[in-house]
Amino acid sequence: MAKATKRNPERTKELIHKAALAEFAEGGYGGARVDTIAARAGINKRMLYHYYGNKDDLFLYVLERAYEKIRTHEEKLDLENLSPEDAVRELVKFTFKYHHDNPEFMRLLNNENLYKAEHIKKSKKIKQMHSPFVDLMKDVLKRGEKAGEFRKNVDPVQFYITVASVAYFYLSNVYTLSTIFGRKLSSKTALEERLNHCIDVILGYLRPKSG
Amino acid sequence: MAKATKRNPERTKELIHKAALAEFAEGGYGGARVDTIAARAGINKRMLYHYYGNKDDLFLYVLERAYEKIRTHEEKLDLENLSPEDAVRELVKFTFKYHHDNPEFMRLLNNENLYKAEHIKKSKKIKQMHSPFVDLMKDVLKRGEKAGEFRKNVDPVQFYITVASVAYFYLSNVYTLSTIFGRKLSSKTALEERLNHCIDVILGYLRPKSG
DNA sequence: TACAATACTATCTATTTAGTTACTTATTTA
DNA sequence: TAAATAAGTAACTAAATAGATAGTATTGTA
Repeated sequence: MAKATKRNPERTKELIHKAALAEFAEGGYGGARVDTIAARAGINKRMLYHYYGNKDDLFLYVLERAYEKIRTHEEKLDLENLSPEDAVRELVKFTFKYHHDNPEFMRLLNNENLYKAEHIKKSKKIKQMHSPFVDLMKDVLKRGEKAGEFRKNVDPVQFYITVASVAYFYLSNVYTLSTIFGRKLSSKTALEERLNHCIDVILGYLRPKSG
Repeated sequence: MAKATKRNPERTKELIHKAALAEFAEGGYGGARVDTIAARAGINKRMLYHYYGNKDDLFLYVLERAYEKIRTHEEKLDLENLSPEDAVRELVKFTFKYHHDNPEFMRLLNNENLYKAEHIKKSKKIKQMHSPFVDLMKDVLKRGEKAGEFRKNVDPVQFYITVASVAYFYLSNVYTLSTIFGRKLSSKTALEERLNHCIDVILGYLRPKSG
């Protein structure tokens, strides 16, 4: 007697995606198991190959979705109408909060860098998904500079990377750092302290030089 | 007819260590293969189990050696006799240069964080290997503060992590960042630019507030 | 309602995996 | 120098691995 299960390709695809995201984020590409992904999704392994081709292509798809997600969130943030200082403050807060709430993205990125970005290099989609923040910061930095609030000639790309750095590194390496320092760096108060420090560093750097 | 090879346990152990470091750094723990390590080392797999127990213990040993190495280099750096500003400058330069020249360490750390530091948690050795920089910076920051060159009440641990952040994140994520920005961020000039930016950020942050 | 296309299941397979067994050869030390 | 100990080799194994085969069930559409 066969199961009288309804068919639902969209649901199946999504189940596979969610399971794959979790599995790749937990063990990296090398540690992830196709059988485990199928089991976590509660689907037949054949479906995974049917919809996504193979493990490599599935990993790329997971990366594409992850980039899509962060870009969507970035676009929702409305920094244009804030003062330069508030815009920077919000940018740091967002970056910290996003990576804290979505640690899988950092894990996927770290893993993709282990593989020297070989997957995302193949993806036109990802290369076209520019973060709105770089152009936005170009404008914010100019505004701040003209108002005499920010230092001159800050490179927006370096700046964007630096904002990411101070938030991302702490969150991504929180396990080894906590072990080394013998201090729970992921406690609520430690996280608040870190975010405040990040804001201090970024705004401190931006203050115009003497005068 | 048997080989008339001389025996050399120290050499064999070191060959295994080197091969394991390379293999773990390339594919992470999950992507590394014990057979490949043995092949790279040019030794019999049995020897690997003989000297290191199993894959997990070997990975921990590789981590211990990597921490040992960076600590040794850190200790060689003589920051005590520099002015506060020069000491900070040298700290940033060292951090950037070390991770650039020893990318395996970042790869191992990223991977260890994937596993939530489960290996190094078991290692008393690593927990005892404190970086001399934290205590050193405590002093440097105080000196700078008293001389009116640095802002007040900078937390040395946050500061140390931030210095690591701006250098490490760029170098660790250089492949994805280069792909996203369509810009070769590992070129010689790009690296110089980044290092200068890092120094600017750290010293900019440290400048005392108005007055 | 026929029938082609797609969703889906169960089962198989060649290879690779971490770790072992059984053995030989070189070195140390009683 | 005998016997214990440690270094080393070759071949094996049980389980896990990515992916394939061969089929059945459900759907949209001619």
